Amino acid sequence: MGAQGLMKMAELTRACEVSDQAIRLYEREGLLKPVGRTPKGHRLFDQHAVETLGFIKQAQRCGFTLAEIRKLLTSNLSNAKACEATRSLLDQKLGHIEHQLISLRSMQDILQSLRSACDGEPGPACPAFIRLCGAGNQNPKERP
Amino acid sequence: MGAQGLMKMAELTRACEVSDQAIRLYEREGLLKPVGRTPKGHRLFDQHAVETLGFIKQAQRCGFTLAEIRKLLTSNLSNAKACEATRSLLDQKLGHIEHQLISLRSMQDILQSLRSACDGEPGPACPAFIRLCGAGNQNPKERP
DNA sequence: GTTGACTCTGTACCTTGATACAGGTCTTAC
DNA sequence: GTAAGACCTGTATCAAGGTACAGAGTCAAC
Repeated sequence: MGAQGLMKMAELTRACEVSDQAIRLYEREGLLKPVGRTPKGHRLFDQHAVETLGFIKQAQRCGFTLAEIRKLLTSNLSNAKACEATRSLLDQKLGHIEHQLISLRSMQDILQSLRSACDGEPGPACPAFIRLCGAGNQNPKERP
Repeated sequence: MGAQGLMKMAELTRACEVSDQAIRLYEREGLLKPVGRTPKGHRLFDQHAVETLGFIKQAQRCGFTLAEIRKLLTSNLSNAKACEATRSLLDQKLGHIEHQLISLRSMQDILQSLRSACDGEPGPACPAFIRLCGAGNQNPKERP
């Protein structure tokens, strides 16, 4: 790291295990800003960038998109309404997760019942297939 | 519907609430085939197409990709190993769903704990934000 | 016989979060 | 002073499941 605790690309990518292209992408998308540039245009980052990248990765693990993470990062800067904005995003995301959980559990139910149909004696047609077909429309006519 | 119970695009899209472009995409991808064409090249579908579209939609709801659905549809035609192929796809998909459920529940846990941090008295910084930041790296330094 | 709705093919574009590469400049070690 | 490696910008590509549109031909009703 440099005299003022500044680093260039390579050091940041090593510190955070994020590719340089990803870092430039985050910059383009407004999630991350180098503190400055060398006279020749090379980006300079400080410790803050390491933390921001850690934040981005954790938020991604939590299901936030880059656009949402940008909102979190920038709303936090404005500080006054930061809590309110973050709370609202959290609630929204929690609702979304709840929704996904319900839908996944319903898929699981259906597929498990199909799977147990597989364990019957093999016939001319796949029973799981027929059931999946039947679940999709009310009028399952002949199907090989 | 025509004399032989055949229909053209518009009727099929109305019957299944699927866009004509999507139907043509399914055809290109090998999921659906019109029974024939008019002399001028307009596609003709029968009731089978309605059922197939129902199947596709249901399978999509269950998390299958178009490629997987094509496998299901075509493996069923070959009939002999249909059960085996379907069983294997089901197991694979069930494993994937299990994985997603675990990951979603972990997200939910994290976000719920962040959310309850939001309910404390408002301070200069958003506590949820700080926690999310702290969760991402071991060294959460000063952050406004 | 014309209008308007429908259909065809083909191509381009969208989202998201990246990755890859080309072609050029900069830095650093020897 | 040169070679290797780091860095720059800009553009293209990928998955997946579509949507949008152009430009041309067809069908049906009046």
